[in-house]
Amino acid sequence: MLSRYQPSEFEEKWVKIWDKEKTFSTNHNLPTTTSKKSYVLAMFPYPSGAGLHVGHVRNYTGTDVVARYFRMNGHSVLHPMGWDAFGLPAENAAVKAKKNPMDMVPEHIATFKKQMKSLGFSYDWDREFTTTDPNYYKWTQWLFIQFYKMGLLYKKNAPINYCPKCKTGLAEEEVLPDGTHERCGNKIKKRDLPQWVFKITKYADRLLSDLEGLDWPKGILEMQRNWIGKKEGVVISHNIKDLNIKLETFSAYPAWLFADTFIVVAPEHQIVKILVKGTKYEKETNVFIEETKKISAQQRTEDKFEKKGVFTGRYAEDPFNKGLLMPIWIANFALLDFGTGIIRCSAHDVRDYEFAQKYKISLEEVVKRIKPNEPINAHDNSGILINSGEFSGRSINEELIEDIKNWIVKTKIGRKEITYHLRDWIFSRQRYWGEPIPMVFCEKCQWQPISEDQLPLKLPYVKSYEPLETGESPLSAIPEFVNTKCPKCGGKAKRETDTMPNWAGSCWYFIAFAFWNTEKIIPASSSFPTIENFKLKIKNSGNWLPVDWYLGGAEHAVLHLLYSRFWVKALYDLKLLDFKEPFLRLRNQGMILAEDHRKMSKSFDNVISPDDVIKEFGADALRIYEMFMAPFNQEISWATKSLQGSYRFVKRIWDLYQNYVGNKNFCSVQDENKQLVIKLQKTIQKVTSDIPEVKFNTSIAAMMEFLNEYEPNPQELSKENAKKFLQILAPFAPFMTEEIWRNVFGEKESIHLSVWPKVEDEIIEEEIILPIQINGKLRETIKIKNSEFKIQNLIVEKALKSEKVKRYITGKAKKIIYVPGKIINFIV
RNA sequence: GCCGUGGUGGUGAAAUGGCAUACACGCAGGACUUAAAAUCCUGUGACUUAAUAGUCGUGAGGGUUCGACUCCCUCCCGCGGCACCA
Repeated sequence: MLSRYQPSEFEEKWVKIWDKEKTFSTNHNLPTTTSKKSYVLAMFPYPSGAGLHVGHVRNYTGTDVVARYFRMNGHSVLHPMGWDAFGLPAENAAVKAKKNPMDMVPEHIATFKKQMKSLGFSYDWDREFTTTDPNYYKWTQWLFIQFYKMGLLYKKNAPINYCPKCKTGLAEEEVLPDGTHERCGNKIKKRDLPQWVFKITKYADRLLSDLEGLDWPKGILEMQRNWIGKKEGVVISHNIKDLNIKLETFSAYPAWLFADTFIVVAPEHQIVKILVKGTKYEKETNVFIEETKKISAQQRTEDKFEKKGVFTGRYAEDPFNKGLLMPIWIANFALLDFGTGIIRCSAHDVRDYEFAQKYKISLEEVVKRIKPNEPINAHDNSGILINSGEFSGRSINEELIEDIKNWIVKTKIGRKEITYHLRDWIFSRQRYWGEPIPMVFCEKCQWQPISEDQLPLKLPYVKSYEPLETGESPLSAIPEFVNTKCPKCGGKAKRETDTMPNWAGSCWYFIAFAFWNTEKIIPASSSFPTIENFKLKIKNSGNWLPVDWYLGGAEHAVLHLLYSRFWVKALYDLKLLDFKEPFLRLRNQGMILAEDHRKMSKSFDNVISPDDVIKEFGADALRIYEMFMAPFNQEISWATKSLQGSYRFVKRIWDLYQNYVGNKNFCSVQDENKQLVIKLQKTIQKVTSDIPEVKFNTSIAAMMEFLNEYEPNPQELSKENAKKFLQILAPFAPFMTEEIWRNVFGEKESIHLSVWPKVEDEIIEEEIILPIQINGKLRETIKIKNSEFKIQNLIVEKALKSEKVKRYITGKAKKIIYVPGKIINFIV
């Protein structure tokens, strides 16, 4: 009757039975107003031709464990999966294969789905969709129209980041610090192209302040804050001598404004032309401007970049020191798009100081030197102010800054102003494989959205769709697509031919999962995109939103997470949603590197395929290994040798439970090994508290510890307790536990729908091992009973009986520290 | 430069004020075997010691505490993000 552990004999079988029994159907457990709900979501994949890799498996297994845990703990659980299949990588791959991505995507999805099923993820496949399905993207297009109507989208012709390899415009967020495209790694160029732009900056303040209260990793929150880059400062107005115009400067940290002696302007700034017009400085200035233009943004941020400038011949009046005239320079280190593009400069700023030295501009000191020999600017933003009017004598700190700002406002020298690093979101792509933007251009009526009943605006199936050199979208070469009638006046008009970026579909997919394929609950007529239908779907599909658990890689720290938050806020303003943040809890999964500690890559030939691992060791062992290998959020290298350890663990459990085949070899509850029962309870406690903390590795370690005690004595546990261990293992090893649950224990219903074992505190800690310290050093341990540990005298008496303790304590102890149940320390 | 994050055996790691190195890998020795694989048993931080036992030990240095991997201060190093940001 004993059978060997051969996962291939039962894993596929259970996938089919779970499908048939609809074990993981969301409809089993729709949330009510009183029930607890958990929407557990993994960042959905882009289905590449390479199939799933072990890095995906880590993320999805972790998410699956959490979903299964809450399901067994009586929560209503939504745990869906879908496909983010639009975008550049898919299109580039299709171009290479000389196929249409429309034909390739379904193949890739089929592969991914098959692999996911073989790993036993408990998704509700009824809610599956792909962003490339017209039935999905009609809603994406509809949302675009809603955002357009609320004034969040506009089209403009402006210098944008352009990738010459991908032949498309890009958002600021898609350009890496070294000036390359985050997808393909090619150098970005500036190019003038008409683009649809999203006014994300309108939400900058809310995107920043609503981060408060999110249960996200600190680092991700910080990266979002960084990217939004809010700075509160003052704008100071200056009269220009002999010219009837004003000049404004921005200062974020106005500590030593009394030291400022000169002003620099960004070369591209419009005011420059006015300053030098008709003067002898005009020629030299123009030469300098042309020179600066040639230098790329990237070169300007390099360390060795030389600070250069030219004098404009003009002077600004200093509102702080009445009568002081500040020479106005143009300098290549001033940035047009930060602050006002004009800076007040002083001796106390390292960069300004360097510039002044080079061009022999006179300087003032307003910070008392601690050591006279130190350079003038070496004060670390601290010190005592001198020669600073009413602020002289005060030390530099946040309070002073606030006072100076208020004083500037009061004296009308300037005003407070807030600047952001965040820029509006370039939303057009000049490529084929994306959602067509549902807008029409009419000479008479300008831009008009297509009417709702025309949705979806389908992407035409074409043979050739390669990007054009002109910077136009390939769709512009298809007259049947381009030529249309104006939705407003009915006259001749042309369609927008740009498509949406690959972020569009993922900006709201978590919302779609909540109501996807729920026509049984909600009338099918609601599938047409209208405001009423959107509201109806959200309202009637259950209170799933927002997402409770969101797990995925940290590479989306800014892009996807920022864009999704933005859409949700806009939808909130449209009263289509009643929450402001999409993801309440975010956890990051660490990358899995190859065995050689490099990234897994085809070109290095070091990729581990989950298919091969499953074939050799089974899905349960793979899942256990990926959860056990390291803390979930930590980067780690694959190690097949370590995988063996997880395989052994799974196999030992299998063999152990073979003892019970035929429902025998248990003992009665009275005859149980008490120590073993205590250990089991401690294990249940540990796993129960670890899973919601995403500490999968220590959960498994605890179960391994228990197995080490349990394995030699399978007959010393009752049937009831033998089942409990199987249950807490079930989220990690769903196949094996189900096989044993049903075929050894003869259960009719899935283990995955059983009720999570309760922690019984009264069983735990009947006996404690108490460490004894002498002068803070561990010398001995004694066993004490749970009932005794509160009585200090008794414990001290017991401790002093130990021969070893006696050796160290010759006279009387000076002091005895007893922390009940934890430690006893004798000071002698 | 600023922000975040980490530094513990041969390796992945555990312990977040109370027995440092749980759990696992690897390694060594042993059992089983004609042999190998698999499996099982024993050992495994360093140093001293035949052993009992002792000393040291969590990146470095200081501090708080009866007691510090854990808290505080000053540094060093790895990883990630931002940055001529005024």
